[in-house]
Amino acid sequence: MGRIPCCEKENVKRGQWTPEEDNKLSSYIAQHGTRNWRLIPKNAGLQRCGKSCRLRWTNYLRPDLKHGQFLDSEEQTIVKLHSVFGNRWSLIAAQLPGRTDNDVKNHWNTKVKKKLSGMGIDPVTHKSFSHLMAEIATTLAPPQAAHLAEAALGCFKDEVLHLLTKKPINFLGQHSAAPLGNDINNYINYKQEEMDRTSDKIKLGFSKDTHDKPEMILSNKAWNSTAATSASFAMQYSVFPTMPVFQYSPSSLCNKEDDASQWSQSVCTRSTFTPMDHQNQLYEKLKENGDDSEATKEMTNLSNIFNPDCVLWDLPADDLNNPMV
DNA sequence: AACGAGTCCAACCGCCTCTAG
DNA sequence: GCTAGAGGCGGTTGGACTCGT
Repeated sequence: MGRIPCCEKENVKRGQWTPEEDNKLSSYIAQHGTRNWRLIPKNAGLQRCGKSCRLRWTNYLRPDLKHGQFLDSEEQTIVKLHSVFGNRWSLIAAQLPGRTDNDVKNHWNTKVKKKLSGMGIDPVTHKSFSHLMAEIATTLAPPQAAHLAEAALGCFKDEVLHLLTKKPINFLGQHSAAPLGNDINNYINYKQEEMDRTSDKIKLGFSKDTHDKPEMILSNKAWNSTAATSASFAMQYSVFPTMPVFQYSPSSLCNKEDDASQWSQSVCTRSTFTPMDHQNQLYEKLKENGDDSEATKEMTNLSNIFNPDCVLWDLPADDLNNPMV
């Protein structure tokens, strides 16, 4: 006893929309709005499924959509939000007026992903490949780690070479202390030079770590407190050098035995756990302990992550706290 | 000019949650 | 309370287009 079907599947047209169909849909919605997608194709005289009409409208016909190329600032916003939300395209698109989730997704898959890989950054975790290799080194015994790192470096260099031969990059450009400026090419230049140093530094790091702290190399906890000895390395090669996204740890709840917060884990595993989830969970936990003032204090500390003055974001705090804007 | 490889993006697919009946 | 469609979302695909040989 469900609802009546939205359309007769066999009489439904599929594939590219014609300008006539676009006109029919646009003028119908202009007059009647988008309240009931099931009725829209029928009333507008279209042989389309309601779902198809909704998709066409939301992704293409809506008058408030931008159709041009993504700006550098938009691209940076996508990268930053993706590092927190993962593939939650609708959330990311909500921060970019005039862009749809489909736009953002397509742009990410066709451009941003490749750019990040070319910079030596893993687009899934947003960590530099060298940082990931350093993490691997903390989880494996030295012989295994060294072999894996060599292999990874080989793959990595092939990829960079491939990218370089396809898209010449201006190596003469400056690389300032703030490489992620408005011009993404500056950042690319910075990363290219950084990559040239990576091989030597990793090898150096391995031999130094194995010599100085054999217990660290043998540890099998990727993110325990000793693994944080890779912090300087990680920070040096972090995606955004001035932006310690994954380093924050709420003071009162940080368990020394297990200080990988659910949020920082989620960044690696790409679960849907967000900073806001973390904040709410933390608040509930502290309240359970009957410590209201501590709960409020932690909420304030965490809110600072989204403070416009914080180096973490250059987005309005309100927008980030309310991704559905 | 012809062809193949690579790129881009609109549209589709399938899954999930919500809700009308 | 149950069922099945609507709406929303992320992943994938097909075809148009571009570029290099």
